[in-house]
Amino acid sequence: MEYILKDIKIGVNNKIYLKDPESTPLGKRIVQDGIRLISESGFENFTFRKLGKRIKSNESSIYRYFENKHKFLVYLTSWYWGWKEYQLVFATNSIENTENKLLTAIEILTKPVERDSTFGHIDEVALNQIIINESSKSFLTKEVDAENKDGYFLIYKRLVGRLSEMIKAVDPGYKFPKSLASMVIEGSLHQYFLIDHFTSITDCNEKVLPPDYFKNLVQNVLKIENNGR
Amino acid sequence: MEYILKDIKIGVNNKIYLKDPESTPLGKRIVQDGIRLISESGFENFTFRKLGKRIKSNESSIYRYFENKHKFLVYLTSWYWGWKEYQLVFATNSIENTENKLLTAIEILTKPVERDSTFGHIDEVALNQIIINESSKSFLTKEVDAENKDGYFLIYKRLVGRLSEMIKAVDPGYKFPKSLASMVIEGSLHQYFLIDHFTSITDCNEKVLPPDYFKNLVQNVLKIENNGR
DNA sequence: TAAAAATAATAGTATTACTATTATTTTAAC
DNA sequence: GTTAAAATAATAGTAATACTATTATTTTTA
Repeated sequence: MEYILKDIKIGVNNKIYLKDPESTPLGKRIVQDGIRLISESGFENFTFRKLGKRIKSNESSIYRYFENKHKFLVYLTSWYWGWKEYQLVFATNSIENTENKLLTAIEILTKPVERDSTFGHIDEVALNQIIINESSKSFLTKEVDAENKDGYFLIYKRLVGRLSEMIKAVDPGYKFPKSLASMVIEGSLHQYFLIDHFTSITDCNEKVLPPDYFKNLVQNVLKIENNGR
Repeated sequence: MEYILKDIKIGVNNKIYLKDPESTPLGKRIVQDGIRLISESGFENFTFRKLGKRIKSNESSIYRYFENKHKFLVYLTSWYWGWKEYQLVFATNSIENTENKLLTAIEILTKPVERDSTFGHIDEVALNQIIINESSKSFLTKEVDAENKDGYFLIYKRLVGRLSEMIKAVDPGYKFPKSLASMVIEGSLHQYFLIDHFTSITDCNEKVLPPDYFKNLVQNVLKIENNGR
C-alpha cells in the first residue's frame, strides 16, 4: 500500500504514553523490537527487562516512555486501529455507491495484513499477530472503565462507528448496525485465531478467507445482491 | 432450570486438574470461592494465596488440586461449556423442526445466565461474568496448541460443532456453518462485554438483548422466515 | 488402632514489576 | 566551544508473584 501524503503519523492518545516513542530513535526501537518480542514469545512472557536487553538499552529507559507493559499493549493496539482507520478512509472515501463502499470497508478490515513501508519501524504483520492473540487483553481488565474514560479506546470505537455508519447507509432499517460492525471487526480477529489453532470450528482457511465469510454474511443480513464482487 | 436426572456431573477432562475438585469438600470450596474471587477482582489479581486465605485453607493445598491458576481458569471455562452443552442438548433434543431447534439453541447459548440450583457450589452468574471477561485468556496463550492436543478445549469445540450441525440442518447449502456457530458463541460473550463497558458500539442493552440480535442475524443469513417467535 | 491419605504450616527461590538514586552521555542554547 | 539541560544508562533495592520442598498435623479408612 502506498500513501500520497508523506510523513503520516498515526495519532495515538497521549495519555497512553509518558513520552511519545515516535519522537526519538530509542522510542522507535522500543516499539519496533517490542512488537517483535511480544509476537515471538507472547505478552505474558514479555518484560521491559527482556526488551531492554534486546535493544541494548536499559529497562529504566523504557519506563520513561511507558508506565508499564499493559500501557505498551494499549499503545500498540491503538496504533494498529489508527492505521486500519487510515486505510479504511483512504480506500472508501471516494466510493459513492453505498454497497460497494461497505463491501470495500469489510475487505479492508478483514483481509490478511500486509507490510506497509510507510512506517519503517513498525512490522505490521507481526503487529497483526499481536492484535489477534493479545489485543483483547488490553480491555479485558478491571481497569477498563477508568481507561475508557481516559480515551484509551477511542480510535477503536471510532472505527467501529465508521463501519456502522456504512451499514446504516446501505440499510437504514437494519436494527443492529453497531453490533454487526463490532462483530465483523472482533469476529475477524477470532476467525484468524481459529485458522491458526482451532481449525475444526471454522470454515476459513488459506483458500477461503475471512473476507469471503464476512462479505457473504453482511450481504445476506442486509439483503444485498451479490453482484460477483 | 430444573433437571430430571439427579446428581449430574459435568465431565471435565481430567488432565486439567491434579485431583478432581468435585471429589472433596475442600475441592468444592476452592471452586466456589475461586469463582467469587476471580469475578470480584479479575484473573490478573487472583492468586492461590489469596484464595487460600479466603477459604481458610492453605495455598499448598490448592496446588494439590490445580497446577496453577491458568489451569484453574481452563477448568472453570470447561465446566461452563459443559454446563451449557447440557442445557443445549436438554432443550433442543425433542424438537423436530430444524428451524425451531436452531433458534432455541441460539436462545440457550446467548441469553443471560441464571442461577442453576443443581450445582450447589457453583454460582453460574458469577461464572458467566468470568467467561465474559476472562475466558479468552484461557486460549490466548503460547501454550494453546499443546493444550489443545491434550484435549483442554474439547467441550467448547464440541459445543460449537453441535450448533454448526443445527445450522447445516436448516440450510445445507450455507457455506460457513462452523464460522457462524463459533461467531454466535464468542460474539455473544463480546456483546455482553460491550453492554457493560463500551455501550456506544453495540445496539444491545437491557431491553434489546443478544438473543434478539443473534436470532435476527441467523434468520437473515439462512433466510429463515421470522414467524414471530 | 494403625496406616495411609489429605491438609496445613513453614520456609525458601527465582522472577516480575516496578521505584529511586546516581552516573554518564547526548543535545541544544548562548 | 562551553555550559546547562535533557536523555539515557547503570545500579540497587522492594514487595509481590508463582511457585517447590519439607515437615507437621489432622482426618479417613481398613
